[in-house]
Amino acid sequence: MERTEAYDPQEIELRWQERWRFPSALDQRGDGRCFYLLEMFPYPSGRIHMGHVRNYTIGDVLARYLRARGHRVLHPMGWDAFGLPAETAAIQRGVQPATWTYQNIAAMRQQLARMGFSYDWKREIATCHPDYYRWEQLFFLQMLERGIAYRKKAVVNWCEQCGTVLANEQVVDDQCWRGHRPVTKKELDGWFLRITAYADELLEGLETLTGWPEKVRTMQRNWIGRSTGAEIDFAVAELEEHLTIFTTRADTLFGATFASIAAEHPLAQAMGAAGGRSAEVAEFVARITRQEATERAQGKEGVFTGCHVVNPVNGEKLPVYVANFVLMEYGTGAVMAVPAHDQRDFEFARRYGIPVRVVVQPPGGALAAEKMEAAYEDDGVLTGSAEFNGMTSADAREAITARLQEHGKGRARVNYRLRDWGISRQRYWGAPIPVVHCAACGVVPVPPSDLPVMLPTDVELLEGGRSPLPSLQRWLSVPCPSCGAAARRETDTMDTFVESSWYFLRYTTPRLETAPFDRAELERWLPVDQYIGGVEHAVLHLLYSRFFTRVLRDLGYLNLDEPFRNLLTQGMVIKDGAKMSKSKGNVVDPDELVRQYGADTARLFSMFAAPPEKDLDWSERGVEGSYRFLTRVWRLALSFEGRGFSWTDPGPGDVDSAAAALRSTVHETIRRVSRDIGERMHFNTAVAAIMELVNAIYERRASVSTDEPVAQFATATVLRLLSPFAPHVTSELWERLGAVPALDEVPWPDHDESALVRDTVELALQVNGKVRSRMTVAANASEADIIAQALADEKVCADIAGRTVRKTVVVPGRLVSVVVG
RNA sequence: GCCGGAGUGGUGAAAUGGCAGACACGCCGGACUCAAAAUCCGGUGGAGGAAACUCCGUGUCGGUUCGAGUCCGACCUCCGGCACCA
Repeated sequence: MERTEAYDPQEIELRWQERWRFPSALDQRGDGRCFYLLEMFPYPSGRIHMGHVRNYTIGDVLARYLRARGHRVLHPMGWDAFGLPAETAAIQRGVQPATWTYQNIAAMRQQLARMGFSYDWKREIATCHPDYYRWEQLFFLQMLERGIAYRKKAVVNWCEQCGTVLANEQVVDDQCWRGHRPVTKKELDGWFLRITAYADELLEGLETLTGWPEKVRTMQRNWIGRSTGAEIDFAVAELEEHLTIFTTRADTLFGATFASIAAEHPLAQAMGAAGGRSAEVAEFVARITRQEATERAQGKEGVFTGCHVVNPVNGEKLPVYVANFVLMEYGTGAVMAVPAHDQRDFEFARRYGIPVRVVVQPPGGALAAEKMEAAYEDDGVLTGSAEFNGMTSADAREAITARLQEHGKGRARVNYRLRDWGISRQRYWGAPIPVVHCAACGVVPVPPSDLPVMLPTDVELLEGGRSPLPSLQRWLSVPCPSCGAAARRETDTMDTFVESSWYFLRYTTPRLETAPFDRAELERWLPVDQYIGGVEHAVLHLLYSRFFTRVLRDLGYLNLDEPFRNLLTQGMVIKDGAKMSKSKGNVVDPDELVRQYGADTARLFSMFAAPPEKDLDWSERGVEGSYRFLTRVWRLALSFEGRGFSWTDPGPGDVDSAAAALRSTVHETIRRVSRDIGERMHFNTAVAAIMELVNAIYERRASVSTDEPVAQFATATVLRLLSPFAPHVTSELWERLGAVPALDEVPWPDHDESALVRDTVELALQVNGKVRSRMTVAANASEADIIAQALADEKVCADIAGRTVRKTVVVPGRLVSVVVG
């Protein structure tokens, strides 16, 4: 092959990035369908990592493909810009968090541009900008008005390292989600969003999200944790009080032999006092509340309060224990204990010598309390339960609950694991919560006309990471909006997950100053047609966003239940068997990768090495392979340079059969690549198909000159199909070959169905399910002809000799199956 | 324990119920070269055979089917989520 200029990605890519002007969605002409394509926006840490490269390449391949298909594509990018690292960095480097953040944004914007990602930068947003968070403050005020936002004193998760409260969703394995530092419990005043009011809706909505991975739906289902049962009131014998318990097993009510309450239960001390066991109860409560959750799980422990409660169905008096395994956070913090049918109660009863009473018999079984070694927890048939005897557990649950309801002693009830979302953060770098504390008026909302409550940006950061806001007098002191007296601003800021709960809506009108959204624009673009991001947000961002969408719907902003129609959760980038991370020292720097191989290679490798939802195993050799492939394309295309190149399909025409076969392969490749990108999102096989086409052209080229129209058409099609993956090198080659218009203005190719039709097909011949031979038949041969020819096949004949043909199956274009007996 | 997902060559991985392993990496061989690199061509699941070819093969055991990596049942292993949740 003649010498050609070497492939130099640096020079080419910078030149094309300079030339490209990506169309803003609204500038795009045509009446193509509106498509909202979104990748989860990054935290501006200062540098992109391989996870970003992978995530945003998936998005960009789709964006470029969809635009070539004639869609109007909204493909925005922005910055999840509030958060703790900015404060930490600011303290360490003596720079304002705002300065640090905006510098990082500039650096990362540069890096993304260097990858050739085609974002609509006119719509860029940064959540730390007052023009963004002012609307969030407005939403907060409207939620406050509706009781969705509220303030309460509660036991919360406290991360000492971060110096702030965390939401339940942000605690993973008793550790902080960010730094994996231990989380402790602390009682604190703070602001909450009533996500529990939407629990049922959020749960039911999951059923409609058929475009989401089952895994994410399951995680959210588990997180919401709905369970149906009954609340039952037990009168306390020694006090004028009721103890209300929650149970999912009302059918076992006759089997209750004691009751347990949490150490933090409000009646614990009173019962101890009334039962004459104050000292014992106090001692136990003090000891238990000091223990960590993991320590508590060691064994069932408790202390008798001296008090009893009365079983509403049979009047029995049951001793009440304070027990270490009862959680105040779930249900009512009190449970009825049925040792025969609950393993925890069983262990507790054995330890403290409490009777075990069987009230549910398994099918055909005859449990005897004294012989049991574990609780029988499954459903069965009731026994020892008065008039409910003989009922199934399921029927009995309803019947007993109904009976209790009649007598005002209980009611059907649904419980959730989901807790309200604590959004107060005792930190500086976040959106201020727009309320004022007044000695006379209490908590007073800031009037909407006074928004935004600006976060001061020239602050003195305090060692140890404490927020400077509580001591910043010039900001702190304000007149009460209600009475005008001296008052003080709220110094808590909002959880950063509040910003990310609605940013996808703001992209539709990012610069609108009179309102957060324009309804027509929201309706044009929402819901997001395709959302792409990491699975680590399955119960954080993705749950909060669903909640926020419904709240904003109820506030009248939009008419939408679910924000994200289709969700793709891409896998992690792995190297040496572990997720890439600084602490493991196995990171690959995208800048370095781009410097060495170019952005096109980085993009191609991250799409080719694995299907998007799977983890991607980093391989230096694999990167080299992708680079080699682009070089191969480079040489192939340039061999056509300066010869009057034509990119159009020459049609069936007067060509030899090998040329017809190549043309057929081209159309087959168009079909496969289009389906893989547009429907299946199997980018790795799309790339593989293009590679096969390149191999086929090389084979053809070995014998035929570059003047051949089919070879030109095939090569041009490679460039078109490859352009979403490697836009720079394909654009460059396209231009060098003199093809017009420019590659990003050429529509996506359609395949010609008739070109896929071949004259003859090869069929496999099976005898009793095993492939014995193969044969070639005319593509339009009749089934009878095919069978006749198959039975005449030499090997088939040998195989079926002396046996009877019982059945033949013909699968057109595939095989013939002969069954003999 | 409950709920999801996944188990295929030396490796990353392909396969609307229809010829398992496409494509790529690696390795082996050849061409080119004084030589090397690059490039191009060929081979590459395992076992047997000089060869044509034969047998085996998608975690295990069963089932459905002319035909199963794919569907059904049971189990094993790994990954992820939830978990003294009453």
